[in-house]
Amino acid sequence: MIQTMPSDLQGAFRALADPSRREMLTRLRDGDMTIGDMAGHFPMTRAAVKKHLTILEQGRLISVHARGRERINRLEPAALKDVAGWLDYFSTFWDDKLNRLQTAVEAAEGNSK
Amino acid sequence: MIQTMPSDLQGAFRALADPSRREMLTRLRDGDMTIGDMAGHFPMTRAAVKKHLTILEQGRLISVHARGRERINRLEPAALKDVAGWLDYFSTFWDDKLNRLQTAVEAAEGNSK
DNA sequence: CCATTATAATACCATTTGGTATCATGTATA
DNA sequence: TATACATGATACCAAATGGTATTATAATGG
Repeated sequence: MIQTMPSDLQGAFRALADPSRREMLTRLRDGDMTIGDMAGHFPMTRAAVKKHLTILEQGRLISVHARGRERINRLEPAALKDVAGWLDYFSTFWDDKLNRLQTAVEAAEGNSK
Repeated sequence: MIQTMPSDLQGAFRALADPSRREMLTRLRDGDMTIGDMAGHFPMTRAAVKKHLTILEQGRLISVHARGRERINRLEPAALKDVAGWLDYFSTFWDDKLNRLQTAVEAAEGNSK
């Protein structure tokens, strides 16, 4: 169980905050796509799609590789794994019985104050 | 292994996008806090802290309980668990050997085009 | 009761964000 | 080579975001 707090996650969290970008990630889960491919699935211009893909790339959630005049966008799971690692810092709160003990103690403190 | 996509995560992802809010969550990990308590740890006004806590509440990452004139802010791990569940939708990409096979196949397709 | 304290509500501001439109550049291809 | 095609770059816009200041409300304590 990892208990160190990963840093440098701001770009990833920022990228994940937009629902279109999250949907783009789920589409890339099924295979690499060009910008044009991706734009075909969203009600926005290619330019807007490219902006989103750039933000995903800045968050290291995808990588972009040139192939001729196309740009192949590929899911990069490492950053997603880091985000999951950050969340794991809280995992004792949803699966550890110590959590219930702690909140019970704090509730008692609150009532007695 | 869960393979359904949790919905209604927008509020949680939005709340997690800000580094101050993520730090607030880590502080609540050590125990419930009032707005004033929290404001003591951040270089911003109480009003700003309260705005952040409201966004965390809207994302269901915390709950707020009145106690006299104070508001007790408490970590609510359920939404964090849902976020972790969403990320788990990608977990095969960082720990499954099938991933390497898939990307190898796609790279071959790309070269042959 | 009165002063203090903790929070709420509102208005306001600068910056960022998500989007468009337009034009430039590089790459296939007839 | 000429032309179409995929993308990049830039400027621009409305709305959301992160913050402040100010004022109001409500609970606590002497």
